[in-house]
Amino acid sequence: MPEGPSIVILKQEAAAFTGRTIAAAGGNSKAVDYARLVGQPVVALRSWGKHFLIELPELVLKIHFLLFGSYRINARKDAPPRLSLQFQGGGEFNFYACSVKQLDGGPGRLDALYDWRADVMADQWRPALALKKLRAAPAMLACDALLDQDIFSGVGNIIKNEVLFRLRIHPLSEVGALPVAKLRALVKQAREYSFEFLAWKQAYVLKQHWLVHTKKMCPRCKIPLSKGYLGQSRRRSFHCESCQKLYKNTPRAPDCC
DNA sequence: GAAAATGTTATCAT
DNA sequence: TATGATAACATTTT
Repeated sequence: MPEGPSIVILKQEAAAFTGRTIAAAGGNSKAVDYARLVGQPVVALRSWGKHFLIELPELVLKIHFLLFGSYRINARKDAPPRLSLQFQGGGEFNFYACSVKQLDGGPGRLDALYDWRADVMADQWRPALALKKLRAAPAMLACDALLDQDIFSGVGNIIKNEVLFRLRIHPLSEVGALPVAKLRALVKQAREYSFEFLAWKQAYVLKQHWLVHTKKMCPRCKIPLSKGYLGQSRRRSFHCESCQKLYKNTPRAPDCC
């Protein structure tokens, strides 16, 4: 369910509930004070990367779907919801197998907690800031950099694999070894691909646009793709050893003479 | 039915 | 104490 664009879709699907008042709340999350939610109106529905945020006057419910989470709006699954919100006048949100946290504090709390400029889906996205963070971590591998939520909030493993293939960057490339133009392209493409992901997912044609993710053969040169669990993140990487260039700095002896 | 997967956080060890 | 590696969690699809 996750990756930033999917959360944007959730936000759109839920948008009509802004201003509605919670009539009842329940679920098997132990992090929520359910009684406290009743009677509170939804001030705003927001997102930061993979986080879905339900802003109430006195607190914010933060939902993260991790790997297996799911939701239904005005519908239910045959499973116990982690969090269920019923609204006055009808309608409900149901969240399953996700992480739910209750952030205490009124309006303004979120701005103190989140840097919206790091969210690739946000209007406030600042590519220059991402670039600065990348330059500050030259030893980081490209595959890890894209998954770093502090740099590219919302980017997930699918977007990572597709972006690296498009730019013909090998996942094990060092950020500090990428030419400046490549680095800029990486930042640009992280956002651009995320928006294409969004459009394709909305049209139910996301998977057919995957070029390498879960694929066996390079669509460009037709040799078999490599699959590996790379980087610090040890996440599945699909890449072409021939088409994707490995950028590496020549190893330098540690400080001496 | 086993295994793996769009992810993060808690816990353990050093 | 701080850092880093490993474990844990949870559900659906292959």
